[in-house]
Amino acid sequence: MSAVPVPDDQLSKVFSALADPTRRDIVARLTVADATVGELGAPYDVSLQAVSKHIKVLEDAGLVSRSKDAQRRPVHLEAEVFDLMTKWIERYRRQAEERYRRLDAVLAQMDDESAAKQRGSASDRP
Amino acid sequence: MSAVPVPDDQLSKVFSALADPTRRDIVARLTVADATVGELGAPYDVSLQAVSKHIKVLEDAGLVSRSKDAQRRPVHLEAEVFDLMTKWIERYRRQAEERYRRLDAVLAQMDDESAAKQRGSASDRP
DNA sequence: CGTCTTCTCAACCAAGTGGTTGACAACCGA
DNA sequence: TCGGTTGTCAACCACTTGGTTGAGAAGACG
Repeated sequence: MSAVPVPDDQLSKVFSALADPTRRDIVARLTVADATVGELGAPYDVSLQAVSKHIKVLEDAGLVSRSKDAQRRPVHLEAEVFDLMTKWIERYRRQAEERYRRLDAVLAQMDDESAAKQRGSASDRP
Repeated sequence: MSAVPVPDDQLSKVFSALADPTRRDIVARLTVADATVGELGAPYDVSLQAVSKHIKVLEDAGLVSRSKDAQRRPVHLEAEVFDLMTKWIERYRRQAEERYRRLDAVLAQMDDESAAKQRGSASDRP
């Protein structure tokens, strides 16, 4: 019942996927080279199944893809999805910075005016 | 190579906070202007308490801060935290792109060699 | 063929998340 | 001081999440 029906979009999945340190680490290592599930899981001291699940989350978010090589499933980083996040972040950061600039301008103007007029009207005593 | 336990750092909290569309929307609107809890919650058709919780999550992640104005608690965006994400993303994206460049080089070289030598060694027949 | 390797699927569990309602603190305004 | 506004805290609930174990599919290989 949300008035604004925002569906669970890819952006949510991407952020959610990267909210886990283990998955971030996996992504980091995939920037160096593709790797199998076993290789990726080796450092973490969790079951292979758990690693497989992590990779599935990354895959659902579009951050990685899996191919086939005999029994092996090499995992490959899909770096383009990073752009999705970058765009979102940059958009609102720019907007925020713009706002701060405006705020600074307003504050500067208020300062000017208070220096010029020096007088408030009625009740503004603490 | 981190065989060791990665603690739940701020980066995780930031990604996690932004994994929710409602919270992303709140952040987006805070780039326009500070707002009270009631104002922020108005569009969403959820209880005020739920909105308060969302804001707490954003606050724990360092994305917003709350001040006091009588009963009101104006929420303010702390845009610097965006840099944390941007840095992480850019770092690994750059690394990934670098890797793809190297991969291209390797593939080009393999292509050269196969054109020159034209021969694999033993068993590579399907 | 049988066996080992690599990985996924299914069922289960504890902890976390997002929502609810109810109580109430803090403050303004009459 | 009393009532209305604004927001938080606490308890509760359904659902998700990250982990587990067990079973087994799919290949390589002797």
